[in-house]
Formats: sequence, structure tokens, C-alpha cells
Amino acid sequence: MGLRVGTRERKQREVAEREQLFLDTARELIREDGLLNLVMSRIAKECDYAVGTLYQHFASKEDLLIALATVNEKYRLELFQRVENWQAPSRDRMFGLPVADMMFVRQYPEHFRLAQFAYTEVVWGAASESRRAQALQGSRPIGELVARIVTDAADCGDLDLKGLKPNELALAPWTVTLGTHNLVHAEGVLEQYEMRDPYRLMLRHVQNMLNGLGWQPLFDPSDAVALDKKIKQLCNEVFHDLAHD
Amino acid sequence: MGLRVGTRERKQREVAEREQLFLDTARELIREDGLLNLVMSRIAKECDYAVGTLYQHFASKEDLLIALATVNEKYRLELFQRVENWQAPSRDRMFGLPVADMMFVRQYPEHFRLAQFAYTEVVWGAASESRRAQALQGSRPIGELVARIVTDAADCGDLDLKGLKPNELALAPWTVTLGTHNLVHAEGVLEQYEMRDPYRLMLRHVQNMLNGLGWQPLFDPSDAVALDKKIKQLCNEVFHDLAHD
DNA sequence: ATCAATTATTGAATCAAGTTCATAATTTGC
DNA sequence: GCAAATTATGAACTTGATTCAATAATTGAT
Repeated sequence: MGLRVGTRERKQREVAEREQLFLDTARELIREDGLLNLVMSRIAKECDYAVGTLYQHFASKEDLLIALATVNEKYRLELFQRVENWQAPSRDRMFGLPVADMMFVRQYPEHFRLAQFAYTEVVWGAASESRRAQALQGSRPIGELVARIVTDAADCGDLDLKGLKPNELALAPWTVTLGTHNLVHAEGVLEQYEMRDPYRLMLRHVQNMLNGLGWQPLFDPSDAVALDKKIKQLCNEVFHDLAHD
Repeated sequence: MGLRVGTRERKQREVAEREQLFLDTARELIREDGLLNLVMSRIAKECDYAVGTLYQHFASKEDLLIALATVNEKYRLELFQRVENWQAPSRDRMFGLPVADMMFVRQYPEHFRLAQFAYTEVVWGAASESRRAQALQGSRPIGELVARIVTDAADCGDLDLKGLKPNELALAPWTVTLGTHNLVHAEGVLEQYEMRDPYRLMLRHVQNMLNGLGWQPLFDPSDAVALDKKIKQLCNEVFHDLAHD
């Protein structure tokens, strides 16, 4: 029986590995040809499996897209965790999250577009129930992490929640980040307004928002040197291994 | 020749009317069956035209979606113009824009989802060049309107731009609004955090943001009564005809 | 009013993917 | 080693977007 369990486990591992292979290949194909041209049979062929096998893993194309978005999120969580463990004032840790998000988008340039697409009714509704549950499950640790930072700030007196729940307050910088990703990925829109470096602007506005929330110590966002210094500090102390710019 | 021109103009008008009919029908079908189930041949049949005729107007399904998003934006512009013409302090007018956006989403509940989808590379890239130009052209007046409000505020001393261009500053509340729309339309996400009334929260955070930008006069967003009063005021004085709640 | 030329409409046919499922291959349990 | 159970395969099916040859309507000139 020991052997039987052993082979069963090996089997499971092989299946998991193959799923990862499918997802990695899909990510690669998307990077090459764009989300628009992702073709299921192409993924299968690229991995030397039949389409039917691919469909053993993913109930549909949408299902695969949600799965891909979900594994990508794991990496984002990793970056967020670094920020959480960083020894720094609560405000700097909160500010670190949008910075982490920026780094994340750099590493997985197609992720945001994919996510934007995946969480649309069109795709979300077409994925399997279990896949959706898995995706939501995966996003939970991020929400909890952010809430911990906010709670921490409130506890040590850096922040007054003013009746908001931690996640409600955290929504403020989150929407700024999310909205920026949206605009950056909305073809043609920002170009029209001649905006250089929208992510830099995003970070400035996150600081404006944190000031508006009364998160201590206040920071002067018009001080370009100080803002740069803060970003550099994060790159050095938290994201040293993936700085490339 | 006068007659010839006359008939030509009539022809053009008829074509324009038919295009509008196609778009209205598409909007209706989307409302009924969702974006997911929009079928080109169904639109044509519903309008008593052949698919080929539909394709005389729109180069592709994506082209039609962009066109629909573009006409919807006209209505949004209308609401924004009401706010601009409102006799009120600059800060209240700026705050009015997210409120207008809220009203707009109420009137066209599927618009935001459509827009989110339409400006994705996937769809945007598949639309015709001229259609994209038209879409960008349509969004320009909104950008200009917002910039006017910001400039106005700076001129009358309510606001210090601190080196930002008007549109760069306006990006701050814009991202908050956009990010909120995103979350609201991302299936399952907000439910997980048990957030009631995300749009109310959005408006509060817009006020936090405007405070952070130092837009005078400052407002206490934790004062629920005052916030309600401000929203009510806008509903009464600017959106009286479409209040329904 | 007539008709050739031009323009617009039509919908059956084409094509591209996503998805299924009967068959073949492999693995398991005995 | 073998029957049963599981898994993999890819040709066939299905749906829906798009095309285009055939048909109809309109135009402009006589």
C-alpha cells in the first residue's frame, strides 16, 4: 500500500507539473502573439499534448485564463510580503505596495491586461466554479496583508481610521493604483494627454492620497527629490534583486 | 444639382440613422443577454437587415463595440457639461464629476464593462483605424472640460498645481473613480471584503484625495452628514431629472 | 421613360477556433 | 499476465464571425 500511495502522489505531482507547463506556455504565447491570438490547440501542440489533454486540466479557454491570472497573483503576493516584512514606518510600508505593484507589472507585463480581461463578466462567468473559487482564495492573502498594515498603523497612532474598516481605508490607494493600470493599458488614452511616466505620477498621487487620509508622517509630494529618494530606498532595501532601470 | 445634393444628404442621414439603430439594438441585446452572448447576426436580424449590411457599417464586431462605447461616452460628456456649468465653487464642481460618473453608470449599467473590454488591446487592436480615431476624438472634450475646471481652480486660488499640468492633477480623482468602477465590475472581488456601497466609499475617498491635493476649501470626509448633503445638493441642482434613488 | 452603369443589399458559403467524444493507449489491482 | 479502470488522442462537431458572388435598387444621361 505504501507503494500505491507513492505512485499516486507521483501521478499527482506529474499532473501538477503538466498544468504548470501549460500555464507557462500560455504565458509565453501571450507574450509573443498577444492575448488576442492565444489559441488552445497551439498551447497543446507547443507542449506536445493533444487538445483533449489540455481540456482535462481546464474546462475552457476562459478557465485557463483565470488560472493563469491566479498563478501570476502568487508572485504579486510575494512582492507584497517583502514589503510587509520591511522594517519601516507604516506609511512607508503602505506606500511600498503600489511600488511593488509597479515592479510586478514590469516582471509580468501582460498580467494586468490579462487580469483586466479575466475578471470581466465575459471571461469570469465562463470559467468553472472551482476555478473562480481558487482565484478568489488566491486574492484573499493580499487583502489580509493590506489590512494588517492599516491596522498596524492605526494601533501605533500613525493613522485615524475615522470609522472605516481597514480594507475600506485601503481601498483608497488601491483604486489609485488600479485606475492607473487601467489607463496605462487603455490604448491611446494617455498618449492623448501627453503624459510622461504615468507610474511616477501614480506614486505621487498615492502620496497625496495618504496625506488626505491623514496618514502620519505627512509627506510633500511636490518634493521630487524626496519622492525619488523614497522610491530608490524601496528598490534598494526591498526589491534589490529585481531592479533593472 | 440642388436636388442631387438633397438626395445625397437624405441618403447620408438614412445611413446614419441605421447605424444608430444597429447601435441601440446592440446595446439592448447586451443588456438582455450580456456582452458574452452578443451575436452579430442576431443584431442584423433584430433590425431586419442582412449581416452583410451590418458589416457595411462596422468592419468587425470589435469595431461595433468601440462605436457603441463611443456613443455612450457622448452621454457621459453631457452629464459632465452640466457639472461644468453649475454655479458652485471649483472644488464642488470637481467633486461633481465622480458623482456624474456614478449617475452615468446607473443609466448605462453595461457601459463600464463594455468600455473596460473595448479599450483592451484585444478589442481595440481589432477595430478599424478610423473607428479608433473617432473614439479618441470623442474622449477629448472630456479631458478638456476637466482641465478647465482645474485651471479655473488654480486661477481663483483654490488650488496650487505644484508643478503639475491640469490633466496630471486631474488624474488623481480620475484614477480613484476608474479604479472603483473596476472593482465594482470585477466579479466576486468586493463581495469578499464585505463592502457595502462602494460608490459611496469612492466619493469619500475622492474627497480625501482632493484634501490631499490641498484643494480649498478642505472638507471633512468622515462627516457623513455633510457628505450626504453635498451629494444630495448635486442630485437636486444638477441631476434633478434623473434622480431615482 | 428607358437603360447602362454604378452602388447597395443579401444570405449562403467559407473559415477559424473552441469543444466534445469514440477510440486507442496506458496503468492499475489482482 | 490479464481484465477493468483510467487517461490520452485528435478527428469530427459546433458556433459564430466574416466574405463575396449574385441580386436588387438607384443614378445619370439620352
